[in-house]
Amino acid sequence: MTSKKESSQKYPSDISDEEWEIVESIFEELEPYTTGRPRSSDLREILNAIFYLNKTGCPWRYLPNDFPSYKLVNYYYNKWTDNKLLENLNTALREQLRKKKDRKPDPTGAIIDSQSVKGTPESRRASGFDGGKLVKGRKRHIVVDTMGCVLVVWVHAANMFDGTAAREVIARLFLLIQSVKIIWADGAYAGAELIEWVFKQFACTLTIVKKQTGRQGFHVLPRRWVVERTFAWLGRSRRLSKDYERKPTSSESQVYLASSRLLLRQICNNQIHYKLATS
DNA sequence: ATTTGCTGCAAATATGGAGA
DNA sequence: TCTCCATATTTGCAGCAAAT
Repeated sequence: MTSKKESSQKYPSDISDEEWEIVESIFEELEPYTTGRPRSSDLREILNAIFYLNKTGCPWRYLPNDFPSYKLVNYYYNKWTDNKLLENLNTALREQLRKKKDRKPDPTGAIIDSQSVKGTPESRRASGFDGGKLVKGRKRHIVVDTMGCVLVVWVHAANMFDGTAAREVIARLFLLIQSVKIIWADGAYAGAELIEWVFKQFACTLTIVKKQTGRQGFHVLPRRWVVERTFAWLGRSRRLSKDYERKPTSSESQVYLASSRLLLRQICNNQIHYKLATS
């Protein structure tokens, strides 16, 4: 809806000029000066291509011809996955948005949740030696702040024991941010052991938000609702509706990408519906 | 000499369709 | 629905380019 000057946007998934300015400065910070051969391709184009893929869910090979070669785009995608650039981009954007909303860059409250994602239909076909044993689909954990911004993503094979998974996610959260004092979670994370572990390890309270059968509606589970909304937003990126990625880290990148896109929209005020719900 | 960017090749793996 | 097979896609890697 931005009646921005000129359509520098060929596809709806392309980033606007305003958004690009923000991303560009973050990139300069995250990937500073290097020796070696200088880049000859256009960063913005590459990013647009990656966002296109993230949104539409098309295979790499099917990237439209007016983007740089899919090979090149894929090269950067893998690189940025390996060096955590996409993750850091998401973090930087989240800090910016929170500042804009007059909050501290790092939150003190967080909400955790998970979601199962289908792998391939022929999941039974034990596809051999990949160490990650990616059979039977994957599980996505996300931790968000009270505004619904994604803090941490973790993807792993779905057959992992839940308690173990929870520890790993929370450990990751504190690796990134130390400011969190309270985490809300659903029944899947219940268990005195875990709660105690979190408190001892990180001086943080893990609160289980229980479903109350008597009451319904959004009053009941206010914190949970925030994370559900984030999942719903993320689900609009088709690349996330199934797990196409071969490696879990690649899968995480796709989530960070979708999340970064949302954060950008909000930072640039491009009409985000803050209060849905009430109806 | 060393670092990073980019491309082409081919092995590894996924997808889709036929046939039972 | 399941298995098998042919074809398509992804990815790791080698190798050359362009910079300090």
